[in-house]
Amino acid sequence: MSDLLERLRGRGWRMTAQRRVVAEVLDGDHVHLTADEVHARAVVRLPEISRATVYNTLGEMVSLGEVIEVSTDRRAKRYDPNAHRPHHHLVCASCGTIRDVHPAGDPMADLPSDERFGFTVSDVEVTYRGICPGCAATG
Amino acid sequence: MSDLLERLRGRGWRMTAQRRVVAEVLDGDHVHLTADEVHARAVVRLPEISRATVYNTLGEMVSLGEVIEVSTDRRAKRYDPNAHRPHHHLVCASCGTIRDVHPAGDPMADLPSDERFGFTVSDVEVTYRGICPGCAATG
DNA sequence: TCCTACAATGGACTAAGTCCAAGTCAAGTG
DNA sequence: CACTTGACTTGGACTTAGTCCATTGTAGGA
Ligand SMILES: [Mn+2]
Ligand SMILES: [Mn+2]
Ligand SMILES: [Zn+2]
Ligand SMILES: [Zn+2]
Repeated sequence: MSDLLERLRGRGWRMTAQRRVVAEVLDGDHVHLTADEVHARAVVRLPEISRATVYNTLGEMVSLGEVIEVSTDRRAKRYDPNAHRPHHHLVCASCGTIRDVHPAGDPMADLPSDERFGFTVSDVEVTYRGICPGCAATG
Repeated sequence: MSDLLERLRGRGWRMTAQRRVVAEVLDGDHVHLTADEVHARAVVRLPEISRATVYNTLGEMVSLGEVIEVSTDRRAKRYDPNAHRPHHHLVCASCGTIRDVHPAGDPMADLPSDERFGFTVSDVEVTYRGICPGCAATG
């Protein structure tokens, strides 16, 4: 059922009720949840799960490369189970909605070597900002 | 002397010792300082300037479009007086050094309209990450 | 079934920033 | 120059998001 859970199991993770619930919440239909949103949903299934455990578990998933941390604003980090299909993000400046986007072209290739200052560049992150249709409609 | 200060004066800002010092510090040879770094440098010239005033002043400069906030990590925001030459940033994942970069091409044009989900996209922010020559040398 | 290393817990702690009521002062007016 | 006043400054309390840690619990192997 849960792809994410399967991948984690396959890596020899010790399986606990807490970890299972966090993986299931994260791999549900909502994406880009904050740690506290994950916690709130997890508590429904497992009432006494702690905030610390949610943070620990999310952190481990990130270290394993199974989940990505997204920081589009300076509020809470968001956790993205879509770690195996590279993408960028489009954010509504008004309501904070985040959509996955797949721009054409490779921004890495757009950085000429005389603009790299000797760095070994390994990653590029692109954030588009604008106003979503909902927010545009309601002024 | 200070370009930034001139621009602010030209906008009818009430000029105080605190604002002058913050503008001068920010427009000095260092770029991408945090609010606390600005405060530390400001205190040298004006010992009793408060942290609150530094935050207020930086925030106003940002509202006026004379300074840009840069958030390349989840630590403190950095303040960039280079607001009139659009650019992106290259960050060392090891030591945090930030360099201004000017990639070729327009990443905005790389986002096809069927990937815009009805958003009015107004801005794009690109962050390159890698290892700087200094960090590469020292392991 | 028992053991133990790994995991969970809750509460204290931190970093970065915001908010506020009270005091101060820049700059316009006469 | 002296006066006035709304804008600016201040220190400290508060907030948010997250980390740390000593203690307690438990998954999974022997
Ligand atoms: Mn995503
Ligand atoms: Mn810059
Ligand atoms: Zn919106
Ligand atoms: Zn470095």
